[in-house]
Amino acid sequence: MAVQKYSRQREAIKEYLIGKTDHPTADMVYLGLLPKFPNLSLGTVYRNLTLLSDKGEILRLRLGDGVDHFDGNVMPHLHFICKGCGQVMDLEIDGLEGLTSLADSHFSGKITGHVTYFYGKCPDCTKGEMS
Amino acid sequence: MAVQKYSRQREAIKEYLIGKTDHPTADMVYLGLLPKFPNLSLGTVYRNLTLLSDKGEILRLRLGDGVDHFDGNVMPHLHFICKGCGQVMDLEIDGLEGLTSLADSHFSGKITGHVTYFYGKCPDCTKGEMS
DNA sequence: ATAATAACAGTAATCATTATTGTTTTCATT
DNA sequence: AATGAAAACAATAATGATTACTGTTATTAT
Repeated sequence: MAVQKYSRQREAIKEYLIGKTDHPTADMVYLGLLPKFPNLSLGTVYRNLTLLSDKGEILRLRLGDGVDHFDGNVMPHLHFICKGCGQVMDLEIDGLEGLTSLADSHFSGKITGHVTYFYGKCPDCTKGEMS
Repeated sequence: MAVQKYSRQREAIKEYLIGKTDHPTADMVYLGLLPKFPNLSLGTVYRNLTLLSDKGEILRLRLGDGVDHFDGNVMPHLHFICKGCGQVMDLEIDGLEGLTSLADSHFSGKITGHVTYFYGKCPDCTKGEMS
């Protein structure tokens, strides 16, 4: 209900995420902005990441490594996590747009969305491997 | 490398999970086994859940609520999480068996698997709702 | 039966995240 | 431009799930 006021820290956090495609954690955002905001607080980063994701301006990703990651790209897209180097990539796959409605039609409740993460080895990590 | 010895606590944890379909948390497993093992330790539950999931005898689920859930059913299946009551259900949907290979064929690396959670309202929670 | 070691119970430590406190910015109104 | 209310800040304490440590007990091979 409270009126949201401007803050250049919040703006910088959002810009930082939009400018990156590697889905940083809260700590990485904090460290990345420290040069510009030498007395930035980690609490501020967490609070604004939560505010922004609640408003739908960024995405909070739970990738299963126990740490939250954040994504400045809010367009629906799939994520790929490399088991080799641990990096997170975006994935474009045709034919998966209807996944939610497909699942919904097979379910007696109501399905409104889904979260999917693909696992495997990224192009770099597949090179020079035998197993 | 160490030889694994028998423990009736570990056996009971596995049996407990196999007998339930509601994907309990570590704490729920602990509380559920306390009557049978009055001096069971939460640390023991965590250690054995990790051992069992590392061996592939159970599944560890990160559903995004900040707490790990565990599943005694290791057959590939999909999960549904109700936004109303928070319960986790299993889902059977035809036509999604090939999701991994479909994704793999559109990717220049190697995709070996995926994790998908569907969100929505369960049959019970869809009753008596207007929004 | 003995010895070696894995597993245990109990508890302390860790680590990501959230809440609290006092100060500083924003911003609408004079 | 000054004033004042509320939001945002920095700093730090608290929380809660998970992991690590310590001394004891149970399992298994000899």
